[in-house]
Amino acid sequence: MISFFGINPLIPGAKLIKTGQIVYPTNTTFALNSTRMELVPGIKLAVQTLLAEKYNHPIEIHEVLVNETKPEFEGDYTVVLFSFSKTLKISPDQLGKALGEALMASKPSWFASFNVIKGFLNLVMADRVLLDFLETHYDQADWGMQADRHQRVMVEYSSPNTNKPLHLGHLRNNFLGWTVAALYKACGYDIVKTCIANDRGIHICKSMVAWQLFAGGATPESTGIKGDHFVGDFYVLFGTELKKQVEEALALGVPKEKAEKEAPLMKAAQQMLVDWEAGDPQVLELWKMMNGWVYAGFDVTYKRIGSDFDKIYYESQTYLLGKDLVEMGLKNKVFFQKGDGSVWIDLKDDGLDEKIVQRSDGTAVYMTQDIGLAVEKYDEYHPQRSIYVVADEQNYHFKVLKLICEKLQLPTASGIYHLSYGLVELPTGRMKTREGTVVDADDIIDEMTGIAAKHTEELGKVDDFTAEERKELYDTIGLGALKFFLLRVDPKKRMVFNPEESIEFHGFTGPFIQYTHARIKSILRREPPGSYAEEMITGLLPLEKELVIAMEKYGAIVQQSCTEMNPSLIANYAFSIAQIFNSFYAEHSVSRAETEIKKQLRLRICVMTAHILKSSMGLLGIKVPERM
RNA sequence: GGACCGGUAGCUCAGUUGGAUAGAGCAGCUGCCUUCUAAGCAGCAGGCCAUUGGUUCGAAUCCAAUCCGGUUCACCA
Repeated sequence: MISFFGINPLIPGAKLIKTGQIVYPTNTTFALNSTRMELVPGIKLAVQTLLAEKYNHPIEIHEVLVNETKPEFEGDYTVVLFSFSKTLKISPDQLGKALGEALMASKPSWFASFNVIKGFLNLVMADRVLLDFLETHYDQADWGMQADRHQRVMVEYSSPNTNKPLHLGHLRNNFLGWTVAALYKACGYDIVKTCIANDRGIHICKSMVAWQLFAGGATPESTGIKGDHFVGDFYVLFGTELKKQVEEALALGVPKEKAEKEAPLMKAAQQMLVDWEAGDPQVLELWKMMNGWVYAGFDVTYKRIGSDFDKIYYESQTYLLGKDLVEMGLKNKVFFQKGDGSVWIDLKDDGLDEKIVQRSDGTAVYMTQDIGLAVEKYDEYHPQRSIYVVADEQNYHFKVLKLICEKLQLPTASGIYHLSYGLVELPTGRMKTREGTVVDADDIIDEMTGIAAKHTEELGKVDDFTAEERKELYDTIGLGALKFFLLRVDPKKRMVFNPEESIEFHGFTGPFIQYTHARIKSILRREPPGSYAEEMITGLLPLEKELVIAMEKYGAIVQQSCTEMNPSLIANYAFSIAQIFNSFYAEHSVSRAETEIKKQLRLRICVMTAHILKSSMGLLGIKVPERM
């Protein structure tokens, strides 16, 4: 994935070419006076400039490959020389030596030394540039965030059905959508978070019919069951009762298909859908009442997990959209009509098939509604990009949706982006409502906070906390574990959740990072950084240096994570920062540092690490506690 | 059958615009709390990167074929 629009304001003068690669003005002289220049782009620019000036060999900046130096070699960053030495017909050794010397000469405050091994130029960063960076940014809580771009991005996520409660798969969707929005915000975009409530249709009618027939007037209030679960129970009941009816019919020798189609319950649900569409007041009243129960239940869960929306669309209000677009498409010959009156689009030239956009009875299909909604979103908010966080089962649907919008030449078309993610599966395979293998969202949250509570109490580190403080901490840790678990994996990959093993609280987890933050805060509570003479610092120890270099990359990671819409990059980054910090913590004392100057340096490192952990976890919707 | 996605340690995952001897966490094994929080740290062990061929200085990464798993191709949503 590449950056699809806009400029990266971190890099002055950068512009965008078609491929989305960042291009630097080639006539810029090599000047790295500002500590704001990021290290890796700075090195690339330096190499590019030197190749052009010394070897008359102009290249694109992205042709310079800069890696982190492997731990077994001396150095921090490594320039790979093979491609240049080949075209320049100079041995890698010779070129590396010449480049290394030129880099040192052009910016002595950046590079302390270099070595060339095989085709690799290993650069040892100078302490000076890192110390300058640290001193400038250590107390900047929003470091890594970007300035406003005045461009708008819409993110649609969550999009629940109002006939059953949320499950683990919905949580992945919610966390992903919320985080992607947060990433765009961090990169300077205006964000509109939306959700479409699938609040009508045959599935909704099923739970309504079941309630009517079997509830005997029971309500969430009368039973004490959370509204979404209450309605969901009747949806399940519909299924079991329907199965009974079908089996009875089968026993009487009715063919299977007919038995399913003509079961009284199914008939009743279909009739209810017809009545709903006709606006039958009694049906509408029942529908409103039951949806109200579900929304009340959802509100509790959404609030707990921190999902929020700027605009909620309801399918009951959008399902008729798109009909005028069908007419337009017919007029423009984008669509064609078949003999029975149904309207289609031919996508064979695009490697796809024919797709229906309007039924023969004149009603809109899902696709048409979605086109209509896309137009409505665009008219209301004019987003440059409109992201749909929807599972990868619907890849084909969104491919077709975008294609049709393009063919209709709708202004919304170019912005449509399907953020496709893999399903959460159990070791036994997909979660199935009918087989009762669904991991309920509320249950798993309770389980996680419960484990957090148990663990915390065993450790006894917060015995002086009030009941409220404890509850908040358990929520922070439990939800942190859950969110991190779901976000640390590349969104597009399927993931496996094993209920037997539950979710870890050690190692590559949310609580590990939260714990690291609490540790740092414990140091800083005793003693915040004071003033000191920066120039008195003479050297960074290996772990100090490693940590500062890692922290310097934060802004680039945020940008990349946003560009690729991949929160797992942030999760991995936060973990690596916490990992390095914990090694540093075990190796070096802050409060009893060798000298006062060292202590001040380390306190600054602590402050900055805490900021970055809080900020990066914040992008994932995860809080970090002061104590745990 | 067509299209798309995936296959990396026992398990869960990083690493894929081609770069040095493929990395974490969990599980297993050794050590480390009289010193800023042991939800931690240090270490050991664990791999024909699905298979085969190709491209080249160099392939987990790119290409082709094959095998395995998944999704999708409805007048369902």
